[in-house]
Amino acid sequence: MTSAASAASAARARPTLRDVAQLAGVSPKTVSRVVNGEPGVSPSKADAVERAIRQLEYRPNITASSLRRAGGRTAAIAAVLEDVSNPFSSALYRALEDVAHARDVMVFAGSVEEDPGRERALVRAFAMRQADAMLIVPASDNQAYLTREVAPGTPLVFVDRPPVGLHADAVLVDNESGAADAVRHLLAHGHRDIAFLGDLRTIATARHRFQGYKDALSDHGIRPSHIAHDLHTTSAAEAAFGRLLDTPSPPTACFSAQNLITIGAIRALRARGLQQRVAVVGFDDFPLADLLEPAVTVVSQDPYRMGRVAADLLFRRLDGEDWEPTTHLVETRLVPRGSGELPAPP
Amino acid sequence: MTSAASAASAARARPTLRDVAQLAGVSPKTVSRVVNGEPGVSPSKADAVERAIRQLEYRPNITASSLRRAGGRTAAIAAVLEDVSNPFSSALYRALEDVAHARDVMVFAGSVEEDPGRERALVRAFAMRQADAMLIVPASDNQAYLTREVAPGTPLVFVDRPPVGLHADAVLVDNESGAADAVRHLLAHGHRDIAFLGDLRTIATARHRFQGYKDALSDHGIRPSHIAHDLHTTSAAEAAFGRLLDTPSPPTACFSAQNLITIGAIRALRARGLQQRVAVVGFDDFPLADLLEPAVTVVSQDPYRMGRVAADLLFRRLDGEDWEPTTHLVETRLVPRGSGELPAPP
DNA sequence: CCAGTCTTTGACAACGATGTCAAGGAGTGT
DNA sequence: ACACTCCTTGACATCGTTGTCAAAGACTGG
Repeated sequence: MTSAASAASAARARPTLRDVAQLAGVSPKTVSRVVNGEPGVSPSKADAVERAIRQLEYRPNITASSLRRAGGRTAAIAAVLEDVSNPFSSALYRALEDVAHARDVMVFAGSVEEDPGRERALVRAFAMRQADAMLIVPASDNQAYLTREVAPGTPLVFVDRPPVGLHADAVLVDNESGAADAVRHLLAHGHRDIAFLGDLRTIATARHRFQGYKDALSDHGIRPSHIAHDLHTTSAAEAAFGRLLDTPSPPTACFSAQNLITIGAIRALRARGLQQRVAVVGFDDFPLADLLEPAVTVVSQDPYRMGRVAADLLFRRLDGEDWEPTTHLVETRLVPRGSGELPAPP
Repeated sequence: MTSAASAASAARARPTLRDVAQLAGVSPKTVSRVVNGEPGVSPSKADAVERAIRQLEYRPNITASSLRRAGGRTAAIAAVLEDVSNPFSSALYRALEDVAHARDVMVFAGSVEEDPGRERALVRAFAMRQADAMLIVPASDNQAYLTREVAPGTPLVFVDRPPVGLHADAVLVDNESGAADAVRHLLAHGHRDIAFLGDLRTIATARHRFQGYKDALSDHGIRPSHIAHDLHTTSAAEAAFGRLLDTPSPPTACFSAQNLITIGAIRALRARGLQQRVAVVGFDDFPLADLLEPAVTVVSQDPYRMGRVAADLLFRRLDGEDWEPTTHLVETRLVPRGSGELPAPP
């Protein structure tokens, strides 16, 4: 049983490359060559170096080597996410990690929570730590500041929301058409009074989904009503939809524009025993949506896939490929499960 | 519209502290003093330096400064988690991030997925990047190797599972008593044939929960039956529990020892229309457990709270406090919601 | 007006590693 | 035996920053 956790324990520092060199009786540069697998080291010296490395349990200091190394790559990239503990963000993260891991690159992550100041603070913190690339789910309304914060040439990719004031790769879904699909689905089941429950209007996707909702309705000559914006938590959505349901002429269906909001809407229906009478289609899938009763119809986006695509873009740029910044659209898919197929009352 | 995304764009490097010094007409050391808020700089020079910093958009390179700085703190800590995209892990992560953020410390994270080799690889990668501290959810059966990998004095805290071969802080729950609570709850509702669905037996918590299950049964003179071990995915759990249900004398209740397994068990019941007849208590809560029908009774552990406690331990050690490594137990709580209160058939 | 103190400042080396380059030895062809 | 090349090897400077220390100037008190 060894004790390594105590901060006061033997402060003997880790061995450095110089220590290895001394023990092996070679120059530091030769050790460096062995560590990095560079050619031109005689087998005998290489062997001595490797023995010394094992004996001293030497581990190279990557931050030091990246200081000197050409390009200064740190083999670490950063993810600026909405909220690490939200399933959408964590699937993104996981996809990024999977791609990064295959290349021995580590990932920093941080949660912005729709706070523009925090977005900038995180970007700055990651830039000061020399992240080689960044995946960003932006919360602020303009990302021009990135030019100042990150080193020129740092690959950037925006996910879920397009960059503003900056020309960069983006991986998005077509929120307008996805939302319109959802609303058309409800229209096809006879609904005319379709409520909209939306996230903060500072978020581009929330605005686009609202636009899709309005477009689908106006194509059928229907004027939108029953609208609640700026809901950002399950409980806010539950309260807001509850108020709409409690009016004299409540909606017969609801399009909710984000997964937490959908859950809030369902809670409001449950509290009133209306879950089998008022139809719901949500934007963005969530775990267990298929186990609720009725199972929840959603427009599903695939965050893991978005993360893969974004990660590929980052690493291709890191590999030196270059191209005009491009926006990649990932398909949405309407998944009928029950709640969206409830018919409108006659 | 500025273009910053192209890897081939103006490779003009970021300004360094020397550039600032030159522009401000002072020595590098003076710039360093201003940047770090050290005293003993005349207002006039400080002002010149600050102007130069703004003009050049200078950003300090933290990795370089931590190289020189005493103790070599990098203001980055690492989390070795089971799976970043699993709600338990991401709540842990979020708690760690919240505490770290308040101190301008960044967080690296990686997923182990019960692969001992990956655990070691991640630890090594984080150590080579000079993480100041590590939070670890171990997957391997022995962590003595950490002594070799991490710098002496690096604070370590283990979460969810105790360290083996190493004396270090740990934040755990009492899995045996939590599991026994769950089983006693089922016994109290008249059940005698209570199935056990468990995770990989390589995982300490899975073994402890099984022990709690056995103990509670044997206290009532009941011999355990209907046991399925080594289920690690929802689908494995669904299949295994399905097989138990399809026997001539199926269990009347089920204790499932992990959240994904619980979901698998519920799917198996749903597929057979038994969800209102066979009782279920799961270990570990999960989102929407209260919205299923019947709502799912669970033994809840609070991963966010576990993460807070663990993070506090790490930062207190980083602040120089010292104490004998301790194990902290976080309470579990039985949350009756319906599925665990279904009575046994006569 | 002088010794003594305090404040401000920069020169220099160092953190841990690698890029550059030249020196020295072994091997080649004639 | 000679000029030539190739291969190993290490000295040195350097990446961007900060710790150490000493010098120079500005003050203080007597």
